[in-house]
Amino acid sequence: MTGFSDNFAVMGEWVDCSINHKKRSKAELDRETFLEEDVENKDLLQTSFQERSSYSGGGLSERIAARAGFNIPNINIESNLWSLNISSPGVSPATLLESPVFLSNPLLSPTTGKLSSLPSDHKAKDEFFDPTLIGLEHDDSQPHERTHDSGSRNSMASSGAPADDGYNWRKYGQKLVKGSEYPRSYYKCTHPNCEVKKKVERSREGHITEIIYAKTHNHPKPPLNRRSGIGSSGTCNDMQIGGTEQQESFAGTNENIEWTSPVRNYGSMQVQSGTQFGYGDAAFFNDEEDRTSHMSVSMGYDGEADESEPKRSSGTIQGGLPTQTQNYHVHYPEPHSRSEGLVTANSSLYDFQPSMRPPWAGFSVYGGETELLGLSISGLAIGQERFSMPATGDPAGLMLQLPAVGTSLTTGTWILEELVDIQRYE
DNA sequence: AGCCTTTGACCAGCG
DNA sequence: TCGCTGGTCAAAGGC
Repeated sequence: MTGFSDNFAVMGEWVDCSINHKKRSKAELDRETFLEEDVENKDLLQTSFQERSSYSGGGLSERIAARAGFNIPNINIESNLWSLNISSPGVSPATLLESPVFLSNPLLSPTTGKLSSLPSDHKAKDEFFDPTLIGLEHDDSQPHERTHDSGSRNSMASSGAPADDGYNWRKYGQKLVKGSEYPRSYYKCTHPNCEVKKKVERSREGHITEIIYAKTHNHPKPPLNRRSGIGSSGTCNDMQIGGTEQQESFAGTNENIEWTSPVRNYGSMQVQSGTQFGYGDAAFFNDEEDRTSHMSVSMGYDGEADESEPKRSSGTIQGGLPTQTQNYHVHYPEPHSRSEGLVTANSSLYDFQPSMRPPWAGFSVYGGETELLGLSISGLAIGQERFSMPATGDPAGLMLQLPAVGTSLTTGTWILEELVDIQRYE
């Protein structure tokens, strides 16, 4: 396996897709050049992101960080199953895209930061697209790609701004909790009568290491015109992908929220997913008691494939020759009185060598009962240059697929992985 | 002026 | 009861 710089090259390409090419700063261009050069020298790589329960707060992260040389973020969600219940009939792609699970973790799905969120300003770009934010911080032996954006990252850290999930938050406290290396910030949703709170732990560098949500929003997300539009409902903003240009739109409903969004789509992308997150009992999500239950989401990275592979046990991505594999786990310490769940999201990315192996990422779902649902997301776009297109540079025909089987569990631990398959066709 | 972060103090739960 | 800990309050200040 090559160093993580490979991954960073990949992720850098991924995440940077939202940046308007014409507006790139010199630093960005320099970085890009470096990344492209870096990619060209890569062997196939395969890394694994191990997902585990994280409620203990960073123990795993620390272990992995110590071993792999970078930090592991954990995302915990308390009583926030709406964030995972993305496959209920009628659920919209926006729900998927807006899920705090995804929004908070650009790596979790190509449909997150890099595809659905398009922060136009540099700060936002770094916040959501900086691999270090989601725990893929380089070790010192891989010094490249680490200096140009440190300022913005640090500025984010200093501001204490929470991960932008589309809602407005007000920080009302900060504490250094025992057992945690980093201070924990407390945020409340600023919407009147909304009791949602979240706790965010950040590293010294400002990387989010843990997010814990409590309760659910009782209101739609605020308008998009915020500094970062990543979480705006059903809005994918403009996407730069190059090549053929199309106009598509998202339209649908997100529960009580109607959403429609014109999407500037270059090329063609399709996302398919059938994912049943959550529990079989629909009433669960309406039950106040359940709302106060606890769920945690953690992301982990395991730099050693020998440990991670057996746990992944994913046949969905066999033959895919993924060069980068990430597992994100969602743990429900106390989802509700009936069960405890463990959700694992797995994504894999092909290397983006100029040889143009089709980039793809994988998520698959495992669990007891399974249910296959269809979810199509059109209008997503991936930046042409982000995939290091071949000389022809033809970006048309990017396809993103999320074939996934869902699980509806009532007992025991369950694991969910979602397969995102991004294929490029010509 | 309004909204935000910061930060020390306060409170409640627990062993 | 006391100390520890996590969570919240609220004043102060910044933008």
